[in-house]
Amino acid sequence: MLKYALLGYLNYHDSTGYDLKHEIDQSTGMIWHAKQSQIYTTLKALEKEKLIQSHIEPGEGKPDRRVYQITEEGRIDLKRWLAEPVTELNQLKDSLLLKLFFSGSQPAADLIAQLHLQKILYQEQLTRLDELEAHVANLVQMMPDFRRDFLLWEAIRQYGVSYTRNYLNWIDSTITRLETNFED
Amino acid sequence: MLKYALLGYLNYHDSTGYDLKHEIDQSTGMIWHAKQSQIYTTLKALEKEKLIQSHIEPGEGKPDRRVYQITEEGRIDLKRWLAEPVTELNQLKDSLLLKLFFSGSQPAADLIAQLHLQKILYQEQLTRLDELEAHVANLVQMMPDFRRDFLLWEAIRQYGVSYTRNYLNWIDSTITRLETNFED
DNA sequence: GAATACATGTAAAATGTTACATGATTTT
DNA sequence: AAAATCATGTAACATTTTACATGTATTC
Repeated sequence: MLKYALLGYLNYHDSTGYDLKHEIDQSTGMIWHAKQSQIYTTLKALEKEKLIQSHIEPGEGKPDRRVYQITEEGRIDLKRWLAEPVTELNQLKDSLLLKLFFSGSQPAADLIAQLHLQKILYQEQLTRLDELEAHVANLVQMMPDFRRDFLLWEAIRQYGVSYTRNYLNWIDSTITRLETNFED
Repeated sequence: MLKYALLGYLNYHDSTGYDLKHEIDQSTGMIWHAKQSQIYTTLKALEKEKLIQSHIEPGEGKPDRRVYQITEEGRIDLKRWLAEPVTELNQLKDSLLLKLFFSGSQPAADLIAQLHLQKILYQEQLTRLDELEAHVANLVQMMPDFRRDFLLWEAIRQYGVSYTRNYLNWIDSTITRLETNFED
């Protein structure tokens, strides 16, 4: 799957493993993330499959950069994947919720503290997503040819916002429930 | 992480790999899932770590069952994990949204069809979660000692409901947006 | 002077998926 | 007669994470 995320980005423009990491962190990071090391190894695998090709750009003073470019086979493979419908539900994995599920014997105060900590993290995430809005809106102005792409990017960003708000609401209502029903 | 899910269940009662799979599918499946084969191999690893132990129960007519039991070390390790706060945001992975992100060149009709298909899947999920409510409520009546546990299970179930509703709302509003803004 | 950004990668370990194998009993 | 349930597992493969290794330039 990371494979297709990388092909997707390289379909827009050539890039390096380093830059792709930043691009992912700032846009699809919310819905698909990867570590730097995995990006490097996946790019290497993609090149072996001839879906992308690379060349070295010497860095002046800075390290050399390996710049990847999508090939015709790569574009075909990406389009094939895009046309293929997703026929299954996405499966969540959420370790906070898993831990809470088994936390019936933990002190109520600890659980509430845990939820307060997570609340801060989700609030920060919401702020980051809000900041992204202006950025996406700006791109639409600059590149009208990509109107459809921006529309989808904005839809995904809004998914992130609603997901995060939902999480925050759930945290609040759970804190309240614990405070009122979890006494000893 | 699956490790702790299994320890968590075995902390309530002894079980087999087969039964644990069903239990997971029906309760934490929404927030943490695993394939049968992974459950078997993880149980084996857990036994090697002495966190659980097993014995064979001969099946009459049916296959033998390997029944696992949590050990004292297992309980200690589980409690240690439960007490440890989660200090990071959960990272989503959603292949539908990833595909949509790169779908600017796909026909609008295909994207709308894709969203309609997913809508059905999420509606079914919502139905399953609704059916679960009665089951959890029933358990509370039967086992008042587990009041705290049930409160948390119900909170997690409600998270599932709100997550699913949010997804459905997002699908609806995205279909509308595509219909009104994605014409050629 | 320390931390961050720039930039690449490898190796090992952990985690997860897919495919295979077996075989009786029960349900459709 | 075919499919599902019961029940266990292994092997191969794919994906992901963690840790290691290197070194310059810029910013705090």
